[in-house]
Amino acid sequence: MVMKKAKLSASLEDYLEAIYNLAGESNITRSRDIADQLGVSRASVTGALRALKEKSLVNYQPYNYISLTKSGQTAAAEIANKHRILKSFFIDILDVKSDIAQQAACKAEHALGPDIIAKLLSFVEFVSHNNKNGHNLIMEFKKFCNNRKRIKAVKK
Amino acid sequence: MVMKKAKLSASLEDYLEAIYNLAGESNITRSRDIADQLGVSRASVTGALRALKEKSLVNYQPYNYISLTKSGQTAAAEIANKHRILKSFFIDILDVKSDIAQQAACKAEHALGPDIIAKLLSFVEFVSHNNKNGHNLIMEFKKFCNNRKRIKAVKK
DNA sequence: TGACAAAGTTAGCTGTAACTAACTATATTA
DNA sequence: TAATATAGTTAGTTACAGCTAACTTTGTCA
Repeated sequence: MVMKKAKLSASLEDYLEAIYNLAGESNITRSRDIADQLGVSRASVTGALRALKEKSLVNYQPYNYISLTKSGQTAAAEIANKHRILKSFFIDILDVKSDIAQQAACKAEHALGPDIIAKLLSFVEFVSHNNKNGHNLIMEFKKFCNNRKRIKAVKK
Repeated sequence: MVMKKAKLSASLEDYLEAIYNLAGESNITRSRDIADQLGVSRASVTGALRALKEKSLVNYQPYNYISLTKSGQTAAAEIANKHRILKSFFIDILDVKSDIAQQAACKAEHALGPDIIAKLLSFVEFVSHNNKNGHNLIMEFKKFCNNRKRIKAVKK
């Protein structure tokens, strides 16, 4: 029986992603580390873990190490993937500063559905493909931006 | 004295944007219409109006027409602008279906700050500028996407 | 103009997600 | 191994944002 992918709140997605990133190879992490990573209290983490266990996304027993279930891993990987694609678009194409891109990706990953993320990935790949063929869109866009800045400065 | 732009919740931004869109020229609208537009109960609108009045963003007196204050208009216009730019990017460049783009823009407009929005606007303009100069990136991207689809289909 | 419908408000409830303070369990180490 | 520090949980509070049900105000029209 295939479980219907119950949609998570932005908050629970954040917890899932944090666990995914912290757990790494070992697939285990601790409540404290999650709290530090997300900047919330340990009590809030306990609450989130209960909610995620309820949805069979984490293996959680009080006072034990925390790990993702199979479906938890799948869901977390999907979110992390969204994050990666968005960040790449912001940094590599839009040329946004790393920390701003990181922050924006964190928020936008909860807002954009699979269709748009897929298209965005294609677009990032399209630009990189063009670049390999000697057509550097990124460079052109930077020039375009600089020109606009210059024009704006003159107008003042 | 210049008011510090207090940051609004996503929900209050939605109300502000709805009022902005509904009010139009006359700059007045009704509670009922806001409720319909956002798909919430009339009671929820009353609550939101109180919160927005508190922040001096709407002129609101119980049982009267609703209008935006000067700073309410400024804030709403900014949100509507974000929405417009995002939607344009999704539809005109990524070639996403209109309703999905609309939905995504609604959510993402609360997640992305001014830096990224400004860059995104530049990028949309860059692509349209290129297009005028006979270099149709959008067409190329579509082809690129179709090729990938073909390749995927073959792989199956 | 008085009855009725529509619009708007109020009160009270629900769920989510955070917090602090106080408690319990586990781990470390003197 | 007993004391203590760290980690984790529980209980109770707050804020937000929605809801329904019941009430009040406003507008319409017979």
